[in-house]
Amino acid sequence: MLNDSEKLKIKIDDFKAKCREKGLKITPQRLAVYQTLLKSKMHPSAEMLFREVRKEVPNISLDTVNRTLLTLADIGDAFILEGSGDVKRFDADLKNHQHFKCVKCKKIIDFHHKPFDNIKVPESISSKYIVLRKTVYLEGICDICRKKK
Amino acid sequence: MLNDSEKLKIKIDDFKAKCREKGLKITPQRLAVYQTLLKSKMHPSAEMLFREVRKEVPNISLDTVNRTLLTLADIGDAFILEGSGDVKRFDADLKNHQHFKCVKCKKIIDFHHKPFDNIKVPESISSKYIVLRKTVYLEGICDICRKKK
DNA sequence: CTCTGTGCAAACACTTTGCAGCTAA
DNA sequence: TTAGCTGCAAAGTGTTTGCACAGAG
Repeated sequence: MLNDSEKLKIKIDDFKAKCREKGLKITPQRLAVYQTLLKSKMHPSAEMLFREVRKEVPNISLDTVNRTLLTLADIGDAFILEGSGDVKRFDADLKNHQHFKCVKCKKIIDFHHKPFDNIKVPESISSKYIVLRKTVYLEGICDICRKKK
Repeated sequence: MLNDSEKLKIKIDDFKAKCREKGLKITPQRLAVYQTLLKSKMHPSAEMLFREVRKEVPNISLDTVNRTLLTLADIGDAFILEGSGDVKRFDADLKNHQHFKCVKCKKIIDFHHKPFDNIKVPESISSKYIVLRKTVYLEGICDICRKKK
């Protein structure tokens, strides 16, 4: 079994390879952002990560962190947590149902799949936290945007 | 079986009762926002709903719509769709895992519950849309915020 | 009459864009 | 050398706040 620092090294190397492959330059800022995100356990926002990265690369700008994160999401080395970052969307339908969101046009499609209604929250969560809502959330590309491409 | 307009009427009456119970005033604006949200099938943002409500109450302000929606979420007659509305949050952990988010402190807690890893997307969705990500998403109050209260 | 809700405007937070200089390849 | 990257500043978008007046209870 590899230890953590070895695992980290491998990930970084993979990342470098991927950058080269995609024609992205390997800059100290990019590496720092990626590395810091890898080590972070709190699903940081750009701002949070920025403060962290700054400890290593003091003159990095928030914009660079922002752009780098988007790049990472783009090449698939990170992802943006479910739906975050969009404007608030509201729903008054309190009945059990699930949502599919198109990442292109942001449309939200309701669906109802019985087996998803009563998913069981694991003991490890329910014993410690108060669960107010549990949902299955799908993200992808809708039929219309699919055709456009 | 009740028809749609009867169902709507009942919901509105329930809503009025709840307002009275909570000491909230029943204003035309509030009713219009709630009613329009109930009828809306597109999970509108404040802006979208504002445009809609304006057709009925032409001089309502966007702020009122915004505030009313937050109030609705507060009293439990509507909810904010999974994760929408917050700043972007990133995750570099590409392994299968799920998230629990505390609605108070916005902390996101990872957990991994094997049965959630391979939830089956219903045919009705997978045949029409391209599903890129599927997640189980829980929302509630974390242990720390729970104690604070 | 009282106190909450509304509308307006300003402040705010976060993100995106444009651009000139810099730097990895 | 040269495309892509960075840092700064400005603009953009959505949300929140403060306040005086209006209107529900």
